Amino acid sequence: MSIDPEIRINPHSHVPPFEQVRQQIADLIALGTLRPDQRLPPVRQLAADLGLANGTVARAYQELEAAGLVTTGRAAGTRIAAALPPGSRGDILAAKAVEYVAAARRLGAGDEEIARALTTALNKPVE
Amino acid sequence: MSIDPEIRINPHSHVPPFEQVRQQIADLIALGTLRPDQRLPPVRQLAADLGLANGTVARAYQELEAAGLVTTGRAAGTRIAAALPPGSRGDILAAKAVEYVAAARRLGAGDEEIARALTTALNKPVE
Amino acid sequence: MSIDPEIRINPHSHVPPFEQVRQQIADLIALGTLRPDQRLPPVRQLAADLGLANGTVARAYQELEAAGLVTTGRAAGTRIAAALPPGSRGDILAAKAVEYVAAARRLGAGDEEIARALTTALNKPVE
Amino acid sequence: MSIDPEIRINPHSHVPPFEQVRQQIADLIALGTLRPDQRLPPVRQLAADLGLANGTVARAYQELEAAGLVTTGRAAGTRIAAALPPGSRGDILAAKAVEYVAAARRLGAGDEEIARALTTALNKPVE
DNA sequence: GTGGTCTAGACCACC
DNA sequence: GTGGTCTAGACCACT
Repeated sequence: MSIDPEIRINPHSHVPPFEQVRQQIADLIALGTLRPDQRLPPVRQLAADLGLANGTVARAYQELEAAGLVTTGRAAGTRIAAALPPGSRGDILAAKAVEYVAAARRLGAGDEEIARALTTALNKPVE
Repeated sequence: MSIDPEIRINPHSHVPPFEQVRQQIADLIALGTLRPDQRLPPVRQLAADLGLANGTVARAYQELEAAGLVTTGRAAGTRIAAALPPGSRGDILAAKAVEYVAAARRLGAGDEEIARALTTALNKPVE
Repeated sequence: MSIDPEIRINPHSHVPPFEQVRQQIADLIALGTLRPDQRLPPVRQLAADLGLANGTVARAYQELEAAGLVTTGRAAGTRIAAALPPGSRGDILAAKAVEYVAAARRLGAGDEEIARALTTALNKPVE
Repeated sequence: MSIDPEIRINPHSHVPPFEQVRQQIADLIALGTLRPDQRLPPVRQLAADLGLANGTVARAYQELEAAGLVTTGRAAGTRIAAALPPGSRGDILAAKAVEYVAAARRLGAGDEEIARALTTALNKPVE
C-alpha cells in the first residue's frame, strides 16, 4: 500500500506544489496514517506519480527532515522518524478546526451559525 | 468604522498578499459584512495599513472589479457593487465548513471526531 | 440641433474619455457634419450630458483648439474654425479604411478576404 | 520563425501597452496564425524586443491565461491552448470590418463611399 | 486625492 | 531559463 493515492496536488492553487506535498505528508504523519519507521516512496517515484519535477518532491522531503518528522539515511531511503516531535499527534485536526472557526468569526459568524454550517457540511455526500 | 481591521495579511503564508486581500474582501462581501454601495478604503491607505505596496492592493481591487464584486468610477473611489453575483450570500461559510470537513476526512477522522474538535475550538479564547 | 446625441462615451474603454470626446468631435468636423463657425455646446453642458467632469471636456476642447480645428473667443464660446487645416476634409474615412486594412493584414488576411469581410459587414442590419 | 515581428506597440496610443500586447496575441490566436500548442516567446524576450518591462508583458500573458486562450505550466513556458473558446475563428476579421463600417456610418458615409475608401486603402503600398 | 499603469530590479518556485 | 509576484516610486487621467 502506497501513500500516493492519498496525496493530491492542485496545480491551480496559489500554494506552491512543494508546500502542498509537505503539508499533506505532515498531516498523514500527525494523524497516524503513516506510522513510525514506515518508508516514504522514493522521490522519483512520487514525483512521477504526481506529475512533478524531482526537485519539487525532494524539497518537500528536505523540509520534513528539517522539521524532524522524517529521517534520511544515505541509501536507506526516507522513513518516518521513530520519535515524533511531542504534541504533533492529533493536533492537526484541532488546528484545522481552529482555522475554520477563525475564518468564520472573521466573517462575523456566531457560534451557532458556525456549528450549523458544520452540521450541514457533514451531511453532504462525500465527493 | 473602517474595514481595515477586519483584514489581516499573513506574510508567512505561501498565498501571495494580493490574493489574501482579494479573498478576504470577497468573503466580507459575500457574507454581507460589506454592504452594496459601501466604500472600500483607498488603495494607498489600505496598502499603508497592511504594509504593502500600492500596486499589490491595486491588483486586488482590480480583480474584484473584474469579478463584478466591486465598481470603480475612476476618481470616485471603489464601492461594493449594487447587484451581487447570484448565490453568494451565506455560501462562503458553507464552503469553509465543507473545506474543513474534507480536510478532516482526508485525514481519516470520523464525524464524531470532527464535531468534537470543533466544539473544542469554539470554546477556546479568541486570540 | 445639438451634437450631443452624436457623441458616445464608453467608460470601459482603455481610451481615456477626454480622448474619446476629442476624437469624435474632430471626426464630425472633418466629415462636415459640423460646419465652420458653428457653435460647440458649452463645456459644462456637454460634460453634464456625457456624465463627465468639466475638466475632462475642457481638455478635449483645448486640444481641438491647439490643433486649429476650433477657436475659443473669450465669452464667445467655442466655434468651429472658419478655415480648416488643409487636407482634413474627407481624409477621416480614408484613415479609418487604412486602419482596418492594416489590422486585417497584420492578422494575415489577403485582399480578397478583407473585401469579403467588408461586404458581409455592410449587409448586416444596423444596430 | 517567431511571432515577435508580428507584434507592434504604439507608444503614442492611449491604449496601455499591456493591453496592446494582449489584444494582438488574442487576435493572432483567433485568426489561426498562432496554432494550438505553439509556444509563445518567453516573457523576458518579448519584453526586450518590444522595449517593455517584464511585468508589462507578464500581465498580458496572465490575462490571456485567465481568458483560457493560453496555458502556462510554470517553468514550461506559455503555449496556445489546445481547445479554443468556441466561435473565435474568423470572427475577428468580421468584427474589425463591422467596427470600420460602424465608424464610417457614424460619420454619415454611405455604403458606396465606404467601399470606395476601402478600395483606395487596399491599393496603397504596404508601409 | 483616487484608481490605473509603467518601470526596474529583485526573489521565488519550478523544470 | 520560465512565469509569478513584490516593491518603490513615478506619471496619467479623472473628480
